[in-house]
Amino acid sequence: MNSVPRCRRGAGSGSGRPARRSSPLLSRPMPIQDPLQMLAQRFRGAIAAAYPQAADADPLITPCKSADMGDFQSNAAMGLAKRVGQKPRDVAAAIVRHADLTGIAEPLTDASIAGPGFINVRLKAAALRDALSSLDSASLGVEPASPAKTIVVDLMGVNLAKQMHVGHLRSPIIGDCLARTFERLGHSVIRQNHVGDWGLPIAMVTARIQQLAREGRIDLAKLTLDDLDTAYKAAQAECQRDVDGLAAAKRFGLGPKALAELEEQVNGATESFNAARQTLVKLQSKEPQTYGVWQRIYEVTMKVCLDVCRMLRVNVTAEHNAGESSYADELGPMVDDLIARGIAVPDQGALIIRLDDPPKGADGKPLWEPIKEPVLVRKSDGGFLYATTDIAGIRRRVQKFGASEGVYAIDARQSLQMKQVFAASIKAGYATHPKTGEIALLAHAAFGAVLGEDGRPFKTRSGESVKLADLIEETFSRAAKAVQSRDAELPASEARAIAEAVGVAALKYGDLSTDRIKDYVFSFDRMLAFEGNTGPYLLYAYVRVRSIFRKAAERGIGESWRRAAFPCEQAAEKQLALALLRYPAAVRGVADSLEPHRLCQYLYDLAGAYSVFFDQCHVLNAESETLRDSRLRLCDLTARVLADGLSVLGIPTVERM
RNA sequence: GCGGGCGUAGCUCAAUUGGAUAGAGCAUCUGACUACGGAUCAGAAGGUUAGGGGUUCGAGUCCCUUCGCCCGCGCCA
Repeated sequence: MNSVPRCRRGAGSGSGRPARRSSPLLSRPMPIQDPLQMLAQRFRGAIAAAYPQAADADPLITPCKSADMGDFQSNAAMGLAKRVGQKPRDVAAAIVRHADLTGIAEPLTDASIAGPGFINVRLKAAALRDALSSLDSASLGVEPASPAKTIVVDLMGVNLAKQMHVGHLRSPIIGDCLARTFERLGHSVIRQNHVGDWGLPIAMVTARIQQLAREGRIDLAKLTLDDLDTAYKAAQAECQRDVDGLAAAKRFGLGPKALAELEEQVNGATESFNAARQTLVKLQSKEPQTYGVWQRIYEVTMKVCLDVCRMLRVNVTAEHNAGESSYADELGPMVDDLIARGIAVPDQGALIIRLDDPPKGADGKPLWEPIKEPVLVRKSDGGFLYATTDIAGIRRRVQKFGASEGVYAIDARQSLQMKQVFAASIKAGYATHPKTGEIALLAHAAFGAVLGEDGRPFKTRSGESVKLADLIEETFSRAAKAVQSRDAELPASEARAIAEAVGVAALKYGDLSTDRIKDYVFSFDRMLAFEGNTGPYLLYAYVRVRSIFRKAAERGIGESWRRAAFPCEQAAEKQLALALLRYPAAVRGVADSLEPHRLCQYLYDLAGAYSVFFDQCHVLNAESETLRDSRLRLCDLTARVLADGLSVLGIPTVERM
């Protein structure tokens, strides 16, 4: 991360956690077998009966933190106390008197009330069994959202002619995970790779490559991304020299000699600058020779980009490309529209959109938080800016694609820019859905920087930034060594696939498992550790479950377990069951918060609950075949939830490792 | 200068959005197995949640303030 990437989707850090979204459309009532929902219903009834004036109060049912307190608890009494003017414990007692938990939980008593007014609930085993049975379906309790929405996810964000590095890791990992989450919930997802492939800098590279090719110093057929990266930097340096020179000349009175040198520099730079301008004009008119070179540059860059996506098992392909160039012809007309409607106004020769006075919506609230800084959509020289393309992006995504939601997996440093673009699009009406008339929900899923173990931006020891493909390959080879060192007897034919799965798990889980807004420390050793909260550990947990079924097959145990009743007698069985039941809410939680680490935490908890179960409850050597079968069914459900959850994270599973 | 983000155990991170005794993993120490993958499980130790003030039944979480680190702030992309 030597420089701020041209394309704003690059690496970085900064600010801006989007407002938590209360999105009723994404939330859908659980099947009625979910104990949490059932308890909420019963407690709601109890509250309504005890306090009719507060019948709308939320029962606030949550799983208990500790098993010895109970299975679930209601935290409603404390909040209600103030509202009805009674002591919290008295309110709790009244709720307890009115609550009928028949068929779900043990009857409540005064002993169910704890502390200031927590009401603890213990489920009946039969209710738990029923709940597990209803979870044990193809959907694993994650029912399709209704209505399904069209959600655009902006992810990846590469720049033409620039080498991919560690800073490009987070957007595809986070964005793809969010996309998968939405897909899992039945929404229609459109991924967009907003490639930075247009504008003067790209024209400069194109001009330079053309020049080098003409001089025979470069073979277009053998062009590499490294060639392009070098050319880009050289071209940028020339441009910078020009800008710096002119600025300096204006600021200082220089001696004749210095001024002469400067002029020479500036003239040289201006020469290449003008060449770039001419190249841009040719590009815009798709002059064949120039455009061909540009296409070649595009191919070379995208090849690397899509290779990286394949290696990472990120679902981004060529069809998701929506580069800046694809908006080039839309910007002029769009800006004309903004002018005609008075959205954009002239200011000091440029064209801006003011964002400091948002109109109020139907609910009386401002359509966006006022932003002091206006956004520039056209420079005084007539050129368009980044924000202009981004606004066009929202227009296309909402107006053409019909998106009712747009999620941007982009560096947190772009926070202000994102807010401005969102606000400007809303102001222009581009974010208003053409059919429903509702304003699309626009969210910036901002993420922090990738740091090295020294706490500074991730680099090699020599200070170079690491090529992303090399970084991934190193992860794979380290994963291969780690797997080998456990001397498991693995077929050689599977070794590579296993190493890649473990590597992908390590990389993605390392990124996704912490709050994305924070910077995170990149460490091969930590992410590839097989102990603790890591991707490989979760894969291992899955492998260990699957291993039981291989062993069962060896012993000639059939599939009678598929019809067995779930076990909920032993503490470890019960805790595993309760953990499994939390799965659908965990997936929805990611969609609502745009925070993948919630699912990671859930899966780690689940794996932990399974480990305890595995330790305390023997499956294949259980006391009876009935118990064995019921435990096998519990194992099967665990494996499927683990695999499903990992797939939502974008992590493939393996059968052995 | 203005704005935003972050600050939690020695280290890396959580905390169901205001709920019970702030939880995990690593590292350290102590236990458990002739069984399903020990890549495991149980336990100990480790905290003035950067400091201070406030709001209330209750604050890591909300408000004010100080400090530290990072980031951003119209003609760059």
